[in-house]
Amino acid sequence: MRVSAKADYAVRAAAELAAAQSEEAPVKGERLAEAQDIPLQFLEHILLELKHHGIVRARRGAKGGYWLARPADEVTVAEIVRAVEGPIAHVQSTPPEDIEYRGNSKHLQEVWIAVRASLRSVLEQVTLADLVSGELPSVVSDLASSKDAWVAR
Amino acid sequence: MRVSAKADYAVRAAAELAAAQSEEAPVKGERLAEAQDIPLQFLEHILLELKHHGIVRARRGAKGGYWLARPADEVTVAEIVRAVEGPIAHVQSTPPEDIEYRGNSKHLQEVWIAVRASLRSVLEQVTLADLVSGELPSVVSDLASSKDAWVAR
DNA sequence: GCACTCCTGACCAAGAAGGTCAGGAAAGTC
DNA sequence: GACTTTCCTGACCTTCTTGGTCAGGAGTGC
Repeated sequence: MRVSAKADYAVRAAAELAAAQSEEAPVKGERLAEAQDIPLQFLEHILLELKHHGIVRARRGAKGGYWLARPADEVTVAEIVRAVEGPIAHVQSTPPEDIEYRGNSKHLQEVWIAVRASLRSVLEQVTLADLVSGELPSVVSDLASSKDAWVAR
Repeated sequence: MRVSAKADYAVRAAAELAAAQSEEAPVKGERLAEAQDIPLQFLEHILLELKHHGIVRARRGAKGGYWLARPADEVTVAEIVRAVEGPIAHVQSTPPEDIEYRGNSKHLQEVWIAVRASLRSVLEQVTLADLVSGELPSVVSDLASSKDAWVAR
């Protein structure tokens, strides 16, 4: 139940691309790496994955760089996380709806399904545009505005 | 963003213990392993961790076995997951409230905080008693009752 | 004393995490 | 056409995690 460095980096880089979308020129990998303090060569691999998933595009050579394949308000955080981490909330590497529970754990399936649904309700609502503007959907800001949400446990 | 085999096993074993709580006699590891189809020796390690976290108790020898340290309605799934997997929703192995984001990813922190909060809102609500009775809290059953929650994505 | 059951640490193979390195292939510039 | 720039790709590497197994020790009950 943790977020990998890769996913974190991917979202941060994508946020930079979202912010640069108005510039009308591609953003170099090096600039992204510096802006978000991400190891350049590692970032390049991540951007390549995002490209393969149709989230970003790229051009090589001088004046080359990366840009978002779609408007920033049409790209969700969920999409980016899935692109680099794979499916969300799998149990033992299989989707919760495919697992058969027996005996007294029969209803555990519904719990894992609910876990996945609640993750989706956050990650699928936040777009890159929300992220750079700071105007997060109410689902998110409500959750994050509780004092309790900020304390470790 | 996945649930490990260990966490899944731990909750399932704990559910069996919860159901056996009325029996007034300890449950042997072997019976738990068979009931939930978990490799016995692996399960023993898991139960040991749960014991160290004060969730279960155990006695050795003939007539020995495991039992819950507290009533089943006072043990949440969140507690069990934390016992075997560590803190929920850490980013790069550090809690989201400790990370400093800069530039266009400044608001990503709130997103990860919201992710953690939404996970907590599910996992901290479900007790072992809920799990064996099948009467899950409304937060959970509402999420799990949506058709959409059951489809892969 | 003996059987039973948990307790504990060591070990192990495979895979993931988090990178680095080296070179190739487009694109633009002179 | 040569050169520079920047992305593209695969190979490699170290450390940690996952998902276990093995062997023996230590309480407990009869």
